Parts: sequence; structure tokens; C-alpha cells
Amino acid sequence: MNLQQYTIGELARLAGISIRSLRHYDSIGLLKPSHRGDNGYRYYTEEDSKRLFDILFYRALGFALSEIGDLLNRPVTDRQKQLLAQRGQLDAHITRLHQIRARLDTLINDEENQAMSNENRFAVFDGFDPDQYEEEVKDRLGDTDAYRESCRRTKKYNSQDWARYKSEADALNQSMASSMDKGLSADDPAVLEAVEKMRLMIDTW
Amino acid sequence: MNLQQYTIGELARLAGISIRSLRHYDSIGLLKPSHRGDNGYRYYTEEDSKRLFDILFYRALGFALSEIGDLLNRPVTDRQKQLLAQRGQLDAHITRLHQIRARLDTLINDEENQAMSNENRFAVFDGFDPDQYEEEVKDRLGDTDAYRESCRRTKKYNSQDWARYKSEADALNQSMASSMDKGLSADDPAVLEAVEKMRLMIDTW
DNA sequence: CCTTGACCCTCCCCCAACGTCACCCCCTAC
DNA sequence: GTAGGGGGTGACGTTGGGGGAGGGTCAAGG
Repeated sequence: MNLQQYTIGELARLAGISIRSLRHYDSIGLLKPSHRGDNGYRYYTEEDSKRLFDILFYRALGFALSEIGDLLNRPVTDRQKQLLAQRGQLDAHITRLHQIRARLDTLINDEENQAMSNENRFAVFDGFDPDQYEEEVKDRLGDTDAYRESCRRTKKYNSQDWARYKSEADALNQSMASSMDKGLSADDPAVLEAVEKMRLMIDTW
Repeated sequence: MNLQQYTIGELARLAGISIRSLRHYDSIGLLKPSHRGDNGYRYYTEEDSKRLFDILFYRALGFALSEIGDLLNRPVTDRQKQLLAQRGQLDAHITRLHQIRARLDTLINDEENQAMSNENRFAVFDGFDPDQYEEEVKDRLGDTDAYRESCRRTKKYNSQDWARYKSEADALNQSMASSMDKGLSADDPAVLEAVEKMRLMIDTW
């Protein structure tokens, strides 16, 4: 058998997190080392390390530690559902960030950011508060409403929009292709700009 | 003159935030109402409301409240720089999320997520801890390293990659176009899948 | 006049997910 | 002996507020 044991420092280095985090996970019962030395030292087994990997993965996906604890004690089928829900949530988040980015761009370009009607100035934040997208999915395990909402939103675009998208996409692809043909280096400003436009295009659909 | 005064509740409703937040902003000196009634009531002027708008805007962009305080007391030129820096940070964040999403997708599709070498299992999290991208930009006001890093990364792709990209992009555009020609609705699974592929493509470049 | 309900105020404690002390033990190496 | 590099347990700080206690204020209605 592989009786590899990690001390807290070793595991921390291995996983790229702080010792403090590991101790924290222990204290909240999320990841208890399966063995304690007589000296009180925490000794983590290979299994513990695997669990830690799962924990960090879910953490990276934006789950709260308490949620991760629940998740890891659930059958895999439920986890699958949860993953789908999380994806919806993540998509919503990404969309939000894209919107912010777009607004940031306009703000960078336009100097006249004074021009705003006094009354509905705050309207831009509607449907925009950071926690809303969390509420959206929370507790509705698996049933990815965000996805359906995305569908609903997409529905609003009619064929004209799609045509416009097509032409824009073609134009962009053209310019990308020509740039590549000309052998421009990948970080040439023109190429970067094109890529940027592309990204913006994807953002707006 | 427009001597419009808002009570804390009015402004909160207007801005779509909690009263508690406004009191918090007051207590940390971020947004002090320019007037206090004899009863102790906070009275916010139109100017305050504008400042609040700025605050919420920067907050939505991911600035910490303390940073916002600094920002709003700076000349506009510096703010421009800060905005650029923030854009770099935001881009890094978005990229990170796209990576997570991609990984989430593979995890959803593959059931055999067991298959992972024990040793470098944690390698996927490299360059990945949530705070790192913040450190990247912090304090180096305006000098968008993230952008330069993006350039560096882009450089690694050679012309073969670009050719591959081109063909893939063309193929995708083709399928999108044909879908649209066929008059498929925007939420048709095929279209959504194509869009998804497109997004993944952008992710990977 | 009093009451009622919707405001507002000021403390003050609570949360997550750790960072950062302080102060201690254990082991090895010089 | 002591210096360094592990490990340990508290306990308090941080961020952006939430929630509640306990009390003053304001406008309307009986």
C-alpha cells in the first residue's frame, strides 16, 4: 500500500494553499486529517489529499466552503446536477462581467461620462447587484434556470440581428484571415484589436 | 436651484441598495451626507447622489470600497489610468472564469474524473488562486501588465495554430450561417451548441 | 389629544475565509 | 546551548455589510 503521509506544510505546498487554510478546513470540519501524531501534528493521507483537491476545485468554482462540505457528502448523481447549476451560475456571472467590461470600455473611450439623466441614473445597475445571480440558482439544486433565462434572452434576437451578427462575424473573420496571411505576429496591434472586437461581438449577442 | 434632498431611505430605494450600506459608507467616510438634520437624520443632496452613483459603478467593477475612496479623490487623468488597470484585472478575471467554465464542462461530460495522476493533481490550480490576479495589478496603477502578459501568451501561438484557428472559425461561421439560413430559432439546440463552441474557441486562443 | 405606522437614529454583535499576530512545543544541526 | 525550521492552539483583524435592540421623529387619522 501507499502509506504516504503529508504534514500540513507539505500538503499546503503541494496544493499551493496556505497552512492557515488547511487548519481552517480542519477547524470547520471540512477536511480533517485522518491521523494525528502524538505530538498533535496533523498527518494527511493520500485520500485526504484527494478530498482537498475536490475542495479546491469546488472552491475555484465559487462554492462556499459550507456548500462544498454538503456537496462532498452527497451521491455523485446529485453532484452532477449541482455542477450543472453551478455552470448556469458561472455563465450568469461571466455575462455580468462582460457587461461590466463593455461599460468600462465605453467609460474609457468616452470622456463625457457626465451626460446622464439625473432621474434614472441608477437604472443601469438594475438586475445587476452582485448577489442577485447567486440567489437565482441557490437551493434550486440542478434545475438550471439561468440556462433557461439565457434561452429566453436569446429568443429576443430576431433574424435581423442574426444577419447583422453574420456580416460582422464574416468581416471579422476576413480581417483575421488577412492579418494572418500577411504574416503579422500574433501580438500585432491590428490583430489584437480584431480579437478584441470579436470578443465584444460575442459579448453582445 | 434644485435643492432636492433625499432621506436615507429614499436614496437607498433610488439606488437599489440597502439603507445599511449607505450608513456603512457614511461610517467609513466614503459617502457622508452633506447635511444632517437637527433630528440626526441624514439628508443627501443631488451631488451626494452623483457620488453614490460613481461609488456603485466602481463597486460593480470590483473595486474595494477603500480603493473607491482613493479613486474619487484623484484627478480624472489618474482615474483614466486606474480604469485601464482595472480593465486588465477584469480581463484576467474573465479569462480565469472561462478556464473554470471549460474545466467544468469537461467535468460534466467526463465521468471518469478519477483518472488523475496523484502527484501533479494540483497543478491545474497553478496561476489560479483567486487573489493572484489581484496582486498582479495592484499598486502598479495604470501600467497594465496583464495586457502585456496577454501579448506574451499570444506570441506563443505560431502560424499553424492560427491556421487551425482560421479553419475552425470558418467552419463555425459556416454552421452558424447555415443555421440562420434555415431559419432556426435562436434557442435551437444546434445554434446554442455552435455558439458554445465559438465561445470555447475564443477561450482557448 | 392620543395613537399608529413608517421612518430615522445609534450602538452592538454576526458572517466567511482566512491573515496575522502571540506564545508554545519538538527536532535536528552546529 | 542555541538557532532554525518545522509543528500546535488561541484570539483578534479584515471586508461589506445583515440583523436586531432600544429609542426618537413625523405625518395622518380618530
